[in-house]
Amino acid sequence: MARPTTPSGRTGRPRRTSREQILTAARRLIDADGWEKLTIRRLAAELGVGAPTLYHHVRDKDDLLLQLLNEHTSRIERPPLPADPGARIMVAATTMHDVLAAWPWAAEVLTSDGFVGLLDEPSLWMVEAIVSGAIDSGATPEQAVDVFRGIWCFTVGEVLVRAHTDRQRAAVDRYLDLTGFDPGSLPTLAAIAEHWPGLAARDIYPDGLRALIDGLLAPPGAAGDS
Amino acid sequence: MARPTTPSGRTGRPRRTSREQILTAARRLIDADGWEKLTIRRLAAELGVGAPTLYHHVRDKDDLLLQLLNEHTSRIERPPLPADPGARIMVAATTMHDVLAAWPWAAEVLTSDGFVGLLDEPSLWMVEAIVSGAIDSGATPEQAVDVFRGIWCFTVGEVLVRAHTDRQRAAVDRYLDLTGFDPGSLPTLAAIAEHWPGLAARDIYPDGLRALIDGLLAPPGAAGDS
DNA sequence: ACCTGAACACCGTTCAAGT
DNA sequence: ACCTGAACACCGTTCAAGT
Repeated sequence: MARPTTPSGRTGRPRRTSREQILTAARRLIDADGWEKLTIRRLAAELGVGAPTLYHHVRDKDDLLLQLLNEHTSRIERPPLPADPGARIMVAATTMHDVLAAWPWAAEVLTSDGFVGLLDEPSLWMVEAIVSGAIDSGATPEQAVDVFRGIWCFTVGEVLVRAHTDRQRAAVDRYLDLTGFDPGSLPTLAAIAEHWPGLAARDIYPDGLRALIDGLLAPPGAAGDS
Repeated sequence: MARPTTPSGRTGRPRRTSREQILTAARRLIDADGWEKLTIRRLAAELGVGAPTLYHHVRDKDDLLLQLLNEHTSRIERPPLPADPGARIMVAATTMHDVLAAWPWAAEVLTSDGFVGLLDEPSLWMVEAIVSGAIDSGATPEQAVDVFRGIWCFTVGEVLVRAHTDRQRAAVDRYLDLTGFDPGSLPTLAAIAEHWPGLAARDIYPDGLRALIDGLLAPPGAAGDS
C-alpha cells in the first residue's frame, strides 16, 4: 500500500513537465517565431511531450495565454510613483503602454480574451495608480473610471495599430499607392500624401495620453471655447 | 474556333459563382454566427461549391475580408459635414466609430490586417474630413496627421475593448471576484469595486474623443496649467 | 497522477484533372 | 475559364489505455 511520493508530497507518477517549464518554453517560442505561431502542439513538441499532456497543466489555450500574461506582468519593475496625481497617471499609463508595446501579443490577448478583470494583483497597481490619481485630482469615481477606461482604450488601440503597421508595411504598399488620392474628392489627403509615411512614423502616444488626461479631468464646460 | 462567350463578353465556362454572391453569403454567415465562424470552407458550403472554387474570386482569406470591409464601408451613408472644423472632426470620427461598433469584426480586420491604406475611396472621406478639419483649425500637417492617428487608435481600441467586454462578461466573473481587491495595496479599487460594473457600462467615446481633439489641437504649452 | 497514441472535427491552400 | 476531388500540412481537444 506504499504509494509513490515525490519531494513535494504529491502522490502518483512523478511529473515530467512543470508549469514553469511550459511557460518558459512558450516564451521562447513566442520570442523566436511570433505569438501567432504558438500552438499547443508546437509547444508540446518543444517540450518533448505529447500534446494532450499539456491539458493536465492548463485548462485550454486561453488559459495558457492568460497564465503567460500574468507571469509577464508580474516581472515588470514598478517605477516610483510621483506624488502629483497627473504625473502619477502619466507614469502608470506609460508603464502599461511600454509593457504592451514590448510584447504586443499581450494586447491582443487582453482584447481577444476579455478585460483587466483577467489580470491578477501584480499588474493591478497600474489601474490603482490611474484611478487614484484621477480621484486625487478632484474627479468623481465616475470620472476616475472614465479616465482609466479612456486611457486603456487608447493604449490598447495604439499598441495594436502600431504593431500591425510595422509588420505589414509591405502589404500596404501592395494595395494602395499613397500618391494616388483624387485631389477632387480628397484634396487634403492628396496634398499631404507624399509626406504621410514620414508623419505616420511619429510617436503619438505621449501627446494623445496628455490630451486625454487633461480633457477628461477638466471640469465640465471648461473645454476649448475660452 | 468559335469560343464560348457570355453576355459579359468573357470567354470560357460560364461562372456559377459571382463576387456578389460570395460577399452576400459571407455577410449572411457573419451576421448569423459571428465573424470567427467565417471560414473559406463554410462559405463554399453555403454557396454549394467546393472550397478551391473560391480561390478563383479571392486571392486568399485576407483578401476576402478586405473586399467585405470595403463593400461594407461603401454602403454607409455620408452625413452632412458641418462647416465648423471641430464639429466636422467630431462627426467624421463618430461615423467611423459607429460603423466599426456596429460591425466589430471590421475593427479586428483593420488592426489585424494593416491600416487605413487598405481601404478604398468610399471610406476615405472620413480620413479627409478629420485631417482637413484639423488643418482648418490651424494645425500643421504634422499635427493634423497626429490628430487623425490619435483618433484612429482611440476608436479602434474602444470598439475592440467594448466588443469583447460585452461578449465575455461571464468569463470575467469566472476569474475575478471584483469585490476581492486588497484594501491595503489597492485602496482606491477596493473602495469603488462594487460600483465598477455600473461605471464601466458608461459610453466613454464622446468625452474621450472631445478630449483628444481639444488636447491635440491646442497650441503647445497651453495645456492644463492655467 | 501523469503521460500516451489514436482519433475527431476542423482549418487554409495547392494542384492535377475534368468540362 | 471555371470548377472539382484529393491531398498537404496543419489546428484544438477528447478519451481510453498504459505506467
